Amino acid sequence: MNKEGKHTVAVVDDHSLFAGSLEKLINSFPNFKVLFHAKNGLELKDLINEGEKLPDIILLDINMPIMNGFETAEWIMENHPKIKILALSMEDDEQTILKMLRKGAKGYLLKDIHPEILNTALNELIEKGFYHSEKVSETLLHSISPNEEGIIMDFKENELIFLQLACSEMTYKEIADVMDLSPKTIDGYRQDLFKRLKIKNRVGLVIFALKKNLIKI
Amino acid sequence: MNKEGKHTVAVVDDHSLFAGSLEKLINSFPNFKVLFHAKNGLELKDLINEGEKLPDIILLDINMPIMNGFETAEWIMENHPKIKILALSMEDDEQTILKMLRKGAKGYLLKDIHPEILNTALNELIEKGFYHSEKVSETLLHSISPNEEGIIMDFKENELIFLQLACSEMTYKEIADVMDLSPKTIDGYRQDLFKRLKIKNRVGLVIFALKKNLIKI
DNA sequence: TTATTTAAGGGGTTTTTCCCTGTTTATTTG
DNA sequence: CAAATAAACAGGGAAAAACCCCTTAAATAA
Repeated sequence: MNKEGKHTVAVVDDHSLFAGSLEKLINSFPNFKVLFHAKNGLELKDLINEGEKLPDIILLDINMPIMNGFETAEWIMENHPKIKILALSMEDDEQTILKMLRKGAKGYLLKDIHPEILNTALNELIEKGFYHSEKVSETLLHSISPNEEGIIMDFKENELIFLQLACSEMTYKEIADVMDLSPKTIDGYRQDLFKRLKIKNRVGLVIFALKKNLIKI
Repeated sequence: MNKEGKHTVAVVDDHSLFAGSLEKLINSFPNFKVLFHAKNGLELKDLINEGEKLPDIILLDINMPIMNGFETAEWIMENHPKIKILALSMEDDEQTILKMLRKGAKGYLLKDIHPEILNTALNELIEKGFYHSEKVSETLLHSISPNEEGIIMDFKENELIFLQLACSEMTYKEIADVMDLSPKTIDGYRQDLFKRLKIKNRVGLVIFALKKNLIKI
């Protein structure tokens, strides 16, 4: 909250044109004002470390060069956990949304923003502490809750990476190398996934991943 | 050629309604006349064995119960190789077309028949001995000739069955059982395919099969 | 402090993958 | 027609990879 009684928002987004109009839009809301703007996570870090006032909310784009939304969210939550992160992204797939929320984002918006939706999101973020659009809530419910076969589709970070690499022609040894983990750990992921997904071998894994859109061919 | 100077056609098709209008259509062509109609390969066999006059052309549907188009074509070629088979099918995938032509079909038509196309096909069958629509020719050329990576996509019967089974969660031992072949033979298919398709393991096989529409998920 | 999670190791069986050889059956071709 | 050639099928043997169960250490969360 600034001296005018408005809640402050920092915008972290690479697309300067888009970010510019976004700033004007936010400033037009009665309860909000843009505090500052950063082109990526690194710039945000610098600005905050240089003593900028802390915003109440950070509008955070996921797809940025240098320091992306995931890393940035991680840093924010570690250093300034009171700031509420509203994630912005063009991706609407379950895993991206899940990952962002796991990193600590309190809300998730797809990038084709309608002014009223952004206003609602910001207000709910202040009032309730979180905002979820119907679409995102639905996606989350669908993805985390067990499906028809009782399979829980909530993958952890490394699990998902393993799963996707296992859908390539790499051996488990090679996967262990690129993930910088022991082959034994990789084997643990494998066993756990095979049990949970009720599959018999790697072919089953590929088929599962395709059905659930976890990989594309 | 019958007494009226018309070429004779036998229709082998399960869909009696469709076959009925097909007969009328063929009889309306100046050069052709339907000799008889059979609902499946077995009926055709019986009719021919009972001494029916042999048709010049057999219009053969692939998807039939009892004795399908492939088996029927095989029998026709073994017993009456002079008869020209024109295959009819809703399937337009490369492997089905290839298989039918390998069985001896002289032409291949997709089932949404335009009267002029059928007339052309029958006439070319008599004149040239074969008929290939542009679409089928193209498909064939594309499938048999080496593609960008020099991979020859012309699979033999058993090879294709193996390939498709290998895209399931079955072990090679299980595949050998259902195909009633030695595990060593199956291993031979595997080695040959891996080399030809330039893949490293079963995951590669699944990905290849999906890209080339040899399996569906 | 007690669970839970994450990473990793021990040790074993089965499956896959590879290469090379041999037999039988078609298919060419001299 | 017989001889050469190609193909489909099958075996031996072996190394690598995949698969499976069970335990443990460290870090985290409850």
